[in-house]
Formats: sequence, structure tokens, C-alpha cells
Amino acid sequence: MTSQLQPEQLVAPYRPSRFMASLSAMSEPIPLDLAHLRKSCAHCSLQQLCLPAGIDAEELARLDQIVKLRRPTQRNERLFRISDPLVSLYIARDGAFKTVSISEEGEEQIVGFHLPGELIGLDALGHGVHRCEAIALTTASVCEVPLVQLTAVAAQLPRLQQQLLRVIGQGMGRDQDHLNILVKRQANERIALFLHGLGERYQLIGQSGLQFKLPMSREDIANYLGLALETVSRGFTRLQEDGVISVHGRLIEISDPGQLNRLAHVREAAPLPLRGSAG
Amino acid sequence: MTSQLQPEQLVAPYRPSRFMASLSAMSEPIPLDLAHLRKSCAHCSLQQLCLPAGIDAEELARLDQIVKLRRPTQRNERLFRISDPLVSLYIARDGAFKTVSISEEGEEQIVGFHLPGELIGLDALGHGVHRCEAIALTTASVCEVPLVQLTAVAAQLPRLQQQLLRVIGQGMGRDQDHLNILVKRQANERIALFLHGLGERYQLIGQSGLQFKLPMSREDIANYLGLALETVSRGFTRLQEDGVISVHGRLIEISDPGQLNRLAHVREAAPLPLRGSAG
DNA sequence: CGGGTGGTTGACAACTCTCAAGCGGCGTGG
DNA sequence: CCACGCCGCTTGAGAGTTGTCAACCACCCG
Repeated sequence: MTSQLQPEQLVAPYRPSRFMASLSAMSEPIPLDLAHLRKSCAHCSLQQLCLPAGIDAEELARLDQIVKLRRPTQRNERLFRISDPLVSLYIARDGAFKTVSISEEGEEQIVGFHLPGELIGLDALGHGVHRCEAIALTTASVCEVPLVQLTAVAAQLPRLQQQLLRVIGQGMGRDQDHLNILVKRQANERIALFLHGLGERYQLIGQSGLQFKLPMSREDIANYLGLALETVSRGFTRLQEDGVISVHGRLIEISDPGQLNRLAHVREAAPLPLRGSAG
Repeated sequence: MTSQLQPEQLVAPYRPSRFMASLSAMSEPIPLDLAHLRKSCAHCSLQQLCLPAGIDAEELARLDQIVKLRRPTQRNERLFRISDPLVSLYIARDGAFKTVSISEEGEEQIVGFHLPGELIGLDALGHGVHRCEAIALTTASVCEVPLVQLTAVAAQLPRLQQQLLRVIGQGMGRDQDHLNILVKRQANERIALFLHGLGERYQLIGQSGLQFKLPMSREDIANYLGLALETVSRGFTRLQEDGVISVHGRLIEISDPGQLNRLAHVREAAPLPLRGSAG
């Protein structure tokens, strides 16, 4: 439908030459029986967060048929590049991804981080062409859902269509949250909000929301938050000095969730077990 | 060289099907008045930018049946409020709207401005409840599209479904552009980008992109751009001093589009001497 | 003519960026 | 097994931009 655009690589001044070698080594299709067995959405731990949420067994089977499980991706591998035509949506299963847009001057801007269960690829809905790159932050695995088939099935399954819109809407909601982080908030607030939000998302996928390992570098965080990486580093240090969190490299432990929430200006109905939060 | 990648180009690589004005022959009750006659998407000047883009006459008729034309809204009137259930999507016909989210502390954050032809209400897709208020910046009129009926019709009309996703995607694209404005750009760049983008959008709806009246206050712009209103004011003044634009209250004339473009896209290498405006 | 709203301008303080140096872990290679 | 070097991260000092506070101006309306 869309006229074929040349996926010319708008290569940014990004120089992971050492990784390129390892990436180019893996392009051969491998028939993985194991992967096929595990592919079913019915057995996926993310079922309740992912597209399948809210649809019944029969519908699930229909969806299963079009979901491909891609082989695990290496760190820094890309699901798609800028100006690639929109073919599939992806859903992270393991690991984490970032989506990055690149400005005319070649500067990267991280648009979002994607934890398991979160949809990737919506950026191309508008024009049928990706405006972002999706890059694996860790070794990861994803489900691939060809869009044509997805919309076709969705047209026949109202609940799936509804769910699709819902997942899209949630993605937009996250974008809006991102926006609210960036506007009119100072560095420390942004960092607190970031950690808070990340903790919430980890909790949603069944991991600890109080103790987790950041899949992204300080530089990525800084980019995402619109700060200098030094400011992020200082922010972490400050939060640690104040006893709010405990930092060991990328390991984060939230020692005082209540205080973190307060710093983030988040008020909520205490979804986390808040133990004796001082003052 | 990479000039095909304009940040926000609504003109999609889809073939725009020509619409025959044979719709008047369709069996329609014709119960009401002039407004009802004008309601038809087939006669709307925004046809190519709005939901109807890319669908044929017959499909258009189906869409027409579910589109309600709401009475003109007054300035500051709201289409919906926060936590209102999602009932309809809206499309601005005349005038302009802003969507505003409100933080726990009661601070407003303007999420987007909506010119004619642009969809309003997508914020509620995620949870079925609006997370924004849509407020008219001027007297305005909107088309209202009940979501239930829209999705029902879309399920039967693949092209409408596709178009719906496309419009949603374009909305997300605008959000992303907004985000890119806010991150890592200084005040003057944000302002230049803002004016540039606004001009582009005005041009798209058939108005002058070089001379237009801002529908929103300085305060709104500042809020949207994450700046203090004084900074916006100073930025306008500065742009005027530099001969890039001409400001008369809310009337904006872009005197030097090339320079504005440069300021909006290029962080440095601007031939403008950056010095204090004392003088 | 006066009040009100919205916009402009000025001065100062605070925050964050930039530049720069130093630290620490981890993998490679001897 | 240890040394080295690289990379990611931390820390420090100075400069610049922007927010804040405050006053003033311009326009609209009655």
C-alpha cells in the first residue's frame, strides 16, 4: 500500500563498530523447536499485560497463529531502523529495548524504554514508515506480530480490536507520562519520577519494584530525561546520600519508597507495601 | 538529501482517492437544517486531513452517518473533562483546542494544541477514561464521532480501520515531535520549532503558514514548551529583533522562513551572533 | 477614564551544562 | 594469575541559561 521507500540507513554518528561484527554473524534462519513450543501466548507469563489480555481462548488461538517468536536478539541489535516500512509490531518478552529517534543533525533522542509486555513499533502507524530505531538494551527476545494479519484478525474479533486500541492507548499514555516528566520538572524530580515509574513497571511484570537492575546506561537515562549524564549521576548520588535509594552500578534498591514518591510528586493509593516511612 | 523525512508531513504516500459529490443522491432523512447539510465529510474542507482521507465514497457515506456535528463551542468550553468516560472522538473543524492534563498538585500541563482536522480524545484510549481536558481556545466547532460506532464501522471497512490507525499514529507522531522539542533544546530553539511547526500545520489546512494568529496565550505556549512565560516573551522579542519574525500581539508573521527553519533545526552554526539583547 | 487582563522588560539567583580529572569494574592478553 | 586498558561512572569547578520576582506597558471593555 505504501510506496516502497528505500530503507536508506540514516546512520547517526553512532559508532558501535565493535558490535557490528557480532551482529552480522547472526542472520541465518534457525529452526528452533524449543522456541516454537514456548511461543504460545497461552503460556506466556505476560499474557495479562500483552495483546492477549481480555480475549478468550478461541480468540487467543487465532492470535497465536500470527505471532512469530523471533530468536533472541543480541545487545544493540535493532528490530527496525528509521524509514523501514512498517511490517510488524513487536512485543518484548525478555530483556529491554529502547526506541530512538534521530534528529536532522544526527543526535539521538530516546523516545521510550520498553520492558517485557510492552508494544514496540507504534511509531510507524502514522505514515507506515518507522521514525524510530528499536534497539535491544540487553539480550532479549520479542514476539513479532505482522500488522496486516493483526488488523485482519482484529477486524473479525472486536475484543482484540478493542484490546489493540487499548494497548496503543497505553503506549500513548506512557509517552504522555514521559512528557510530563520532562516539562517543568527539575533534574532531581525527573530522576525520582523515572525510578519510580520503572519500579512500578517492574512490579507489573512480576519482578521486584524495589530492587532491580537498570538495563540502560546513565547516558541513556540522561538522554531520555533531557539531562546531562553528569546530572543523572549526581542525582543518583544525591538520592543515595539522602537514604532514598541505594546504588551499586546499575543495581538500584529503593530504600524509602515513600520518600521517592514524595520527591517524584507522586501521590497514590499505596500499591507498594510502605513500611515505616519516616517523616 | 534526506529531505523526504519532514518531521510532520500529513501528506501520506497513500493515493488520495477522488471523491464524487454523488453523496447528495444518497438516501438521507434530511431532518434538520443547514448545519446538517454542511455536516457531510464529503463537503468538508478538511476531508484530506481527517478520518475520511483514503476511503471511497461509499465508505464515506457510512462514516457520515455516525459523525455528529456539535454546536459551535465557546472559548474555554470543554469537550470533556478528566476522568470522563471515553465516549467519542472529536475532530476540530474550526478554531483550536488545547488538551490539558492536571498533575496531583493541580498544575496544568498542556499536552497538545489541536488545529482543524486533528483528532482529539485519543488520550482516553488506554483506560477508557480521559486523562486530559479538551478546552476550546477560541470559538470553535467540532465533529463528534462516537467511538463504539466508529470501531464497529471500522471493523467492517478495512480502509477506515487502517485510516483510523493512521490518524492515531499521526497524533502520536505529533506527541513525539512535542517531546523532541522539549528535550535538550534551549528556549529559543523550542520557540522557533514551535512557530515553525505551527506554520506548517496552518499551511496544511489551507491557511498561510507565514502569517497567522496564535490562538493561544503566551502562558499557554510557555506551558506547552516547558518554559516560563517571560522566557517565551523574550524569545519572541529576540526573534523579532533578529528580523526572523514580526510580532504584533498574537499576530505572527514569519519574515525569514529560512532563518526560522535554521533556528528550528540546527542547534549551532547559526550565523546569528548570540549576545545579550541590551542595546 | 479606570480597571483588568495579557504581554514586555529588568535584575538577580539558582539550576544545570560543559569541561576536566579521577575512579572502578571487567575483559583481554601476557 | 595478574597487569593493563577500556569504558562507564563519579566528582569537581566555572560559566551560561532560565526561572523568579517585580515593575511597567498596552490594549480592551465598560
